Amino acid sequence: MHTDLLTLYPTLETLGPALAALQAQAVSVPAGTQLFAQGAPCQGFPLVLAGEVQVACHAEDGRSLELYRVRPGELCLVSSASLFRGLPLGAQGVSTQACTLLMIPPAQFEEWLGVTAFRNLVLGLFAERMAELTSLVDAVAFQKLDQRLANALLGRGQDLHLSHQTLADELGTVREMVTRLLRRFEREGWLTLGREHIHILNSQALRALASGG
Amino acid sequence: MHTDLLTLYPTLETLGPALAALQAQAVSVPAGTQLFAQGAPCQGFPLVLAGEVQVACHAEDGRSLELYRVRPGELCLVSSASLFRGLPLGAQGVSTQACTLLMIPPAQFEEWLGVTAFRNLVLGLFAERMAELTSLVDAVAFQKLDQRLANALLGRGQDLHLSHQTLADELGTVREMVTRLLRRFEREGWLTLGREHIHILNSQALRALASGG
DNA sequence: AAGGCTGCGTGACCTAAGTCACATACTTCC
DNA sequence: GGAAGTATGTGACTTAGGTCACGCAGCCTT
Repeated sequence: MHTDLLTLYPTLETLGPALAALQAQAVSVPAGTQLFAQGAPCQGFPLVLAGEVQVACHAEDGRSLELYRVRPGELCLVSSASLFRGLPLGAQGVSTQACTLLMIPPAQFEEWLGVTAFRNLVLGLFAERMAELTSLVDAVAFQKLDQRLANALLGRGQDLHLSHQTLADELGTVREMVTRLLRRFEREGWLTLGREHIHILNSQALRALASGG
Repeated sequence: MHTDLLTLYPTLETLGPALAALQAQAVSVPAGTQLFAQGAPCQGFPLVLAGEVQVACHAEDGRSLELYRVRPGELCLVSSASLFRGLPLGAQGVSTQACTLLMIPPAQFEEWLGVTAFRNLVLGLFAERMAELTSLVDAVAFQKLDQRLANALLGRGQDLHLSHQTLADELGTVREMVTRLLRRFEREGWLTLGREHIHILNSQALRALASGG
């Protein structure tokens, strides 16, 4: 799938021919590709045209925790943080699906920031990520695991195709905890379980638990 | 103390007379003033000229956790997140010292973003906050409390004047835990304790513990 | 069909952290 | 100086979450 950035953001046509030139250089990667690593500095501002990138941080003991996902039309901003201040970045990025990416060189990025539409896009993304990270901090610090798991199950439709380990990695916990809690949810009649498959029966109950019930 | 923004950032003189006009409206507040509350939308982009603002989020059970501090020359960006996307903000801000603040109206802010120097200041701050929040998430999720406490004690000089409760609020824990851990550090000979006073003897040991020893 | 891989289920156990209920101190304010 | 308020110290207990060590079921390959 080759999505055009202008289809996503028509206002960006003000960026002129440099955009078209850059789009010709879009890169496609398969699912599961590591796009940037923890601690490594990065070369440009990656913009996702299609697919999805998961940004996560990793502990020494093998556990990992998802920080957020980058969807089409969004920039990966952890990398930006690294570029703006020269800091090594504290997270890694992996494609969860086949992706088409545009790597914007720093100089080009600087220039485009002069354009109102692009600037608003970038600042809006920063703002959104700040809000997401803030609520993630809150969740990790103060919410119990069952609440966070319930939350993670919501908003993805009735049928989820993923393993318990994948959920554990999103939540920063271990597989056994996810298994136990899911079994509890199943006994409550909120969902049914199968190999790499969760079918949600009562999203209302999950929602209630997620928001502090 | 009335600090001039241009003293902090000389490059901002390109902002022109509007800046001077705005500086005349700087507000001073004493320590302990709540500047914005959790859930409330905010009116402008607060810029700190002098003093320090603590941004923290709060749980229902009374615990709180510091997200970051805003120092002179910095903008409070949680509020920006709220303004850019109209989201209710998930944190509250309190002055830890007497502060001088400039409240930049959204329209003015938009306009100034056209100026390279101001834009770079804002984006740099966003980037830094993202990095800070990322490492906070990592710490809360994967580090033990003694490591985080050790970390919190460092970089503030040899003598700290604060209560155990204050530290607990920074770390998102309860007073008793801080007391116990500090006593342990004292028994190890790393510091000495007094009422609202901690004297650090062996910052090397604390540093070692903080970074995973 | 046999063997192996991957994902799931579970019980026993361990540990960090939080809760409760105090006892003590030091400070401040009359 | 005495009372009241705030800060600290501590032990006993509870709990959430993580660790270990399995067993077991599909599924996939040869």
